[in-house]
Amino acid sequence: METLRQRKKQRTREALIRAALELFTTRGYEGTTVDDITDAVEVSQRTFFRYFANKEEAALAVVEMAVAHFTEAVRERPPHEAPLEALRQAVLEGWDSLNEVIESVVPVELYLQMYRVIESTPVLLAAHLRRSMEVEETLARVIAEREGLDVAADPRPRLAVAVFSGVMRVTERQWSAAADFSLDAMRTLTVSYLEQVGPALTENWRTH
Amino acid sequence: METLRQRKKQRTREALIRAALELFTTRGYEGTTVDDITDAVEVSQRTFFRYFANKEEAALAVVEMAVAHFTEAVRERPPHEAPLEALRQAVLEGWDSLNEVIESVVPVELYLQMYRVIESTPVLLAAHLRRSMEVEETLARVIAEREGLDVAADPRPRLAVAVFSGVMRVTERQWSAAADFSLDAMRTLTVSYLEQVGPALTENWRTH
DNA sequence: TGTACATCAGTGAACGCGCGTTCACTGATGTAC
DNA sequence: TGTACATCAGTGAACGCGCGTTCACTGATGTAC
Repeated sequence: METLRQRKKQRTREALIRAALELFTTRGYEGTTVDDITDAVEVSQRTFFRYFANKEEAALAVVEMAVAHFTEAVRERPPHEAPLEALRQAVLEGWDSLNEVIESVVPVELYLQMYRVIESTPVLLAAHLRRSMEVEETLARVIAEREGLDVAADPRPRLAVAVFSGVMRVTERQWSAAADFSLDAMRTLTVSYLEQVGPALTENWRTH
Repeated sequence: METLRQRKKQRTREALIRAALELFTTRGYEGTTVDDITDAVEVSQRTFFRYFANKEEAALAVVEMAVAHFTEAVRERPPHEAPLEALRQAVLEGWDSLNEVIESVVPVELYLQMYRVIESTPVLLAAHLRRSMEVEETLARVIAEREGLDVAADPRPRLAVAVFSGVMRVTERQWSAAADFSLDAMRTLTVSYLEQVGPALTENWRTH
């Protein structure tokens, strides 16, 4: 963000995101039109579509920030860690530092609320899941590179990431339905579920 | 399908599905309007929306048949099997008998083509993934019941199903991009990936 | 420091489009007696 | 077997709606000299 022009651009974008989230979380996603958002920010509808390819993209923009934060954390894990350990550490570390990343754009409370809107709006949940799949592909390539493997030849990076992501998705879903809906609660739940998944796969549940 | 009225209804529905798939696989999903489909079947647009809540639903109808087939297979696994073994057997058995289930409505070739359309059409892939999440919830409850557990109290059924589904999703994706795009190829890939996921999670990849 | 030009964010208005809904209606099929 | 009525799949036409696009344009900011 060097020049004045770029700073203004960034500010317009963030104003649009904030207005969008405020409207989506109060009136619902379907109950908010793009015009409602641009009216709130006092820009033309045309301007909205310069920043977001579509309405969904604005709704998921803040989640996208969290995604970028996590993938960056994975890239920065020391190379000696095993794949699953690197993913686990990156996620836990990610939760710890997510607050300030989000707060630089919107109040974290709004981010949390938006998560529930996404989970409860079919078209947004669908878009979120599709995006998660792209993220899995990215992570598989990062993991493959760490291990010196080729994703086209060896399915293990994709499989490991898919398993890990499956657990995280269950975690997200339980969290968004839970009474304690905070980043701390999410961290706790993550640790708990990642601990339980190993036994869940290998042990006999009935004798346990 | 007892009465004449019901049989006619079923026939209209299947004619709509067939026409939809033929158009979607040749002109693409976005390139086909609901009117194109109803024109092909020679019914009114109104009739289409009596059978499908929206355009997506018609596109995914045939995948939904496969989903029902699999969940039914899971329900029928002998109760002594461990959860993951039951899921594995159900899926493999499902692939074996899927051909005739599909052929009763559309040529299996059309079903396979439609799979690729879904994977390559963002809005359909998104809807498919969201539906897969609902299926996971259903399977988690089936598994929990087999094991005498409560999904609200014990996360293991959801975790096990999420892990299994994660592997299946990678399988589906690789399959739909592969040269050999047949039900047999899918079965082979399923066996291979399910075999590899255990080692992928527990072993050190670099010394292996 | 000033001028001339280039870049590019934002404007405003209009519009195409197809999805999905609404209405009052017809006529075939099902059922009760 | 026939009649009278109920049910319900399908009709046809009209339309609301908001997303996303298109156009030629303005004016602020950036840059080169």
